[in-house]
Amino acid sequence: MRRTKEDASETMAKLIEVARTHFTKQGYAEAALEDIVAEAGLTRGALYHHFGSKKGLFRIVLEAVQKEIAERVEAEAAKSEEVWEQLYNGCGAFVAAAVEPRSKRIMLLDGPAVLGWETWRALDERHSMRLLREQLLTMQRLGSFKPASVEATVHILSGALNEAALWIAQCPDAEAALEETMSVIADMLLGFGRPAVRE
Amino acid sequence: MRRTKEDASETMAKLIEVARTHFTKQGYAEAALEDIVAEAGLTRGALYHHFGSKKGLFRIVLEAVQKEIAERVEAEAAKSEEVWEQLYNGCGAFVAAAVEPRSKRIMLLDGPAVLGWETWRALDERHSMRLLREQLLTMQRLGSFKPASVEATVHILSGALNEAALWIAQCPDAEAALEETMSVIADMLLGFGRPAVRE
DNA sequence: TTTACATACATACAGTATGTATGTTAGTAT
DNA sequence: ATACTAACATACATACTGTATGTATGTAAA
Repeated sequence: MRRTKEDASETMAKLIEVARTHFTKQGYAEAALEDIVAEAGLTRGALYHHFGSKKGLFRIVLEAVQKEIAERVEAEAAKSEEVWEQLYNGCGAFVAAAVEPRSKRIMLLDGPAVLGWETWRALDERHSMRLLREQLLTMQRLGSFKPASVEATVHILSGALNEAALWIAQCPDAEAALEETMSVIADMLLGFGRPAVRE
Repeated sequence: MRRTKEDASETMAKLIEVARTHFTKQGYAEAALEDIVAEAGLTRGALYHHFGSKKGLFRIVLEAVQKEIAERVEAEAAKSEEVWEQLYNGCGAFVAAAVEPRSKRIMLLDGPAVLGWETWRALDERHSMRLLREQLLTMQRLGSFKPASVEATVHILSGALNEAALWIAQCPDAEAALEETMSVIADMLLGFGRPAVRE
């Protein structure tokens, strides 16, 4: 019955994948571990062996989601050389990624509630929030960033983007809502010291 | 055993009150209805009679929290006559109210996750979000508000304040964090068209 | 190469929590 | 006065998490 190490990590990957779809569709509370392992062709024994608890499994799934999004944000930001444009593009990429059903519920709704805000933040810290902070610190060093507290700005911006994603996700015309959102974000950045575009 | 109508509403009030403390301390998932009714000197029969389900109870508790906060925000905003100052003061009052333990977890963490974002938003709509939107619409009519989409701004501002409250709540020096937050909000409002203060 | 051990699961069971169905008592309206 | 219904209590069904235990297989040391 026991199989090799590669088989074990395959088991974990399968469980994570199935769990992500269940958490996405039904939410954490309504997702039954029994259903998840059944769909993965396993039993709860395997799940508890690898993840320890339902929260343990959710935590790993959440990290996968965050990692995926952070990579997209970083890639998008890197397309520009100008710091304000990097920030703005990064924000856009984040919202575009976060609205997707496969990310939204797990990352923005259940994440903080299930794991607690501090745990959720600690995870986020290693992914998207880190990028944001470093960007703002760089801009502050360059002297073009106005707000006194980078830390407060990180949370304000992050919260704004999160809630915007949730709003956009349920708008009939999501595309238009995304455009409106980015337009407001642009105004917001002006308040933070972004030079006005010269026409 | 059956008592009068006033006694019934007293029963409900007691359940709501006790439930609020349990939801606050342990969170929605960990709060056991059995414990709640026991502390209220009742049984689960009473709870299910009046509220129908655990979520039904939570929903009522959440509305009580939101109503309480909205009143504080409205009162604070009304202290000024100038629209930008009203907005700024309202934001400050909201964050100050939201950080309190008795509001934070129920309103910002469990609220959206338990009821779903759309239900949560519909409730918020009747309370704080309505105030914010009306304020922005007024300002837009006066011509001093810059962003094109009031609706997007409502969510962005609301999300920013929510996340800021969660951040402040766990800062060792919460008072300083609140000040930093409000300073960043002030910069943000400049981007939205607020006239710079003349010294 | 054999033996000892650890890993990767399966199975069975216990505990606990929600929800529902039913019973009972006391106001209330006709 | 009686029928009806609201306000609960009680008992039970159901479902889900977590744990304890069993088992087989790979792996490393003797």
